Amino acid sequence: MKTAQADRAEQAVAELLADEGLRFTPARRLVVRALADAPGPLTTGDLHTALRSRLPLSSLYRTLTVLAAARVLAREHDGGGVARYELAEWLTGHHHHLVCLVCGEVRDVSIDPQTEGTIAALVERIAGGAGFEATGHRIDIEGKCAACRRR
Amino acid sequence: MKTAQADRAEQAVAELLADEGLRFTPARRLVVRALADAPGPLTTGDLHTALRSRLPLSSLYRTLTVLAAARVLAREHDGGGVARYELAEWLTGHHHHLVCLVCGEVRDVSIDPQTEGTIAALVERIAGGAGFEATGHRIDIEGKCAACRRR
DNA sequence: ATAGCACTGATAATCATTCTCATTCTCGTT
DNA sequence: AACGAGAATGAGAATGATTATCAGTGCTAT
Repeated sequence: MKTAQADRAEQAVAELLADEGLRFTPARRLVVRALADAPGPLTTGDLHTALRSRLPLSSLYRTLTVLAAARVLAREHDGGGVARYELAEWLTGHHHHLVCLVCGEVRDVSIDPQTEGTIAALVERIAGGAGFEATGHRIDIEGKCAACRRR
Repeated sequence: MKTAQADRAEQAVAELLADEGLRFTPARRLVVRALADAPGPLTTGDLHTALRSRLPLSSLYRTLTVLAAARVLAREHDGGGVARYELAEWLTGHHHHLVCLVCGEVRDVSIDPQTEGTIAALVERIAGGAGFEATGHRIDIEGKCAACRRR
């Protein structure tokens, strides 16, 4: 994420937290920045490494839980069942994931607005047919990433 | 799943297992049948209940692991991070999921072949643009299920 | 019938994650 | 500038889902 953009995002995060009586502490800022710089959702272990153990695991876990509850972060689970976190879509924009079945890496991809419109329409149609009220969708493309293909 | 179809499916499962030197035992048959009758992927707990505790948890877990390794079952993880199992797509056909964010239920949905073709094409395009070799995709439609909407 | 290997089920062990709690920090108020 | 309330931190214990271990059982093929 570029810095001007990142500053605005952090400002927005600070305000959102303040509204809930929470503070945007150094630890939380560290986590938000690490995730803003990541190419895809990170596990708690990834973050612990990325932050060079600057926050103890117990604090990191709590920070992630708090930020996810405040909707600053989104949490999902990878193929092994371990949690991965990324900035919520209101901060990053809507996107999907390329999931490498060999190395386990998950990378963000955006889709052009027109295609995304097509998808949204068919999601509505499918959901409606089942009496389901759709509020969002998630697409994971599974396969082999560029790095693993070379090997 | 209808019975004639189910019989053929079980036959295919038995052969696949035999090829790997494994047996299609009563416990495994029980699990495959329970999943064939389910409207969507089940957690280990769901299965334990559905089978009225007829297999002890340790056996159930091992059975699921073995069947997934043999590609009879597919394993995924729900929003809470707990594992869910369903019959592999070569047995059920390709499909996607409606995920209720209120009650957590996951239900299968199929998409008409034409729409699925459209999706496959755009998945290829997106993946190709990132040097990624796509072998499959998964779409989760998130929202509120019919039952939860009524409440 | 017998040996060899797969299977079962009870139990122990593991791993990610959450909880508890004493301490420290921040910020608004005197 | 000191104070007090609530929020945040970090160490360690506790939990819950899942996996590994192992002794005993049962198929199956020669």
